[in-house]
Amino acid sequence: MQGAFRALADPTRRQILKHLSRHEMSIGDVANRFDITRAAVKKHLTILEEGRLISVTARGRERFNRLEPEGLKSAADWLGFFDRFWDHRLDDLKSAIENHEKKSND
Amino acid sequence: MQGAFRALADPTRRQILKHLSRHEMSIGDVANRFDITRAAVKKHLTILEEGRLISVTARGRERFNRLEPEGLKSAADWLGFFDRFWDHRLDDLKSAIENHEKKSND
DNA sequence: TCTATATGATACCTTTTGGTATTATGTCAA
DNA sequence: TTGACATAATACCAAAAGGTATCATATAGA
Repeated sequence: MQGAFRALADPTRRQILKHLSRHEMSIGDVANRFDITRAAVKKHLTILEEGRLISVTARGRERFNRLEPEGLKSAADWLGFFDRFWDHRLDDLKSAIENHEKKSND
Repeated sequence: MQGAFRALADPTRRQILKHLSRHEMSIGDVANRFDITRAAVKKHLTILEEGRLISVTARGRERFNRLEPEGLKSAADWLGFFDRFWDHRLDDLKSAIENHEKKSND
């Protein structure tokens, strides 16, 4: 849980997840898509792994990083606790629109 | 988006959100529930506000912090992109169980 | 008005984070 | 075996995070 949110806090790591959602990639593959060094990418991948957002499999001299949605799911579940709050808010918005349809651009 | 995930990365801030989900609270109210100084709590609340997870309203000499689920929703929406991955994974798990029910503890 | 209280604003400290550069290790392929 | 390549491991650096202590400001209430 903590590891997952920690991993998600960095925009580069979130981008990496989007890339990995298409297909698994080696560290070099990932690094080619960013302007940072392979070493920095490796650190990000380690943090993603600690957060259980990816899993890593060695194959020959390469290590393939694959999406492992377990951590993503735990984060989504945590956020799910608050669903009711924005549901209510959407209801409020809806009735506000219905009650004030006469108003124009404001 | 970025602000939301940054705000969610810290466990104290996530706890604060849970508290605020019950009712709005002043800074002092929040601080009484943690072992850190009011100044530290104030910093957390500022970061939560920057991530649009709370809104603050001054009333007299107090400032009331209220849940503002907009940022939570944007984070949940981002995670929603990956729904299909853990759905598929659950399917995989299900068929794996069905196909290998004979196996015991492994 | 005077005082206690709730908060704001700084300054400062330590640890973590995101990054680089460098060196070492393991593996593929000629 | 040897050279090229993919990654690992370290050491190091600057900036951000999370925290404290301190002082200033504003307001509720006697």
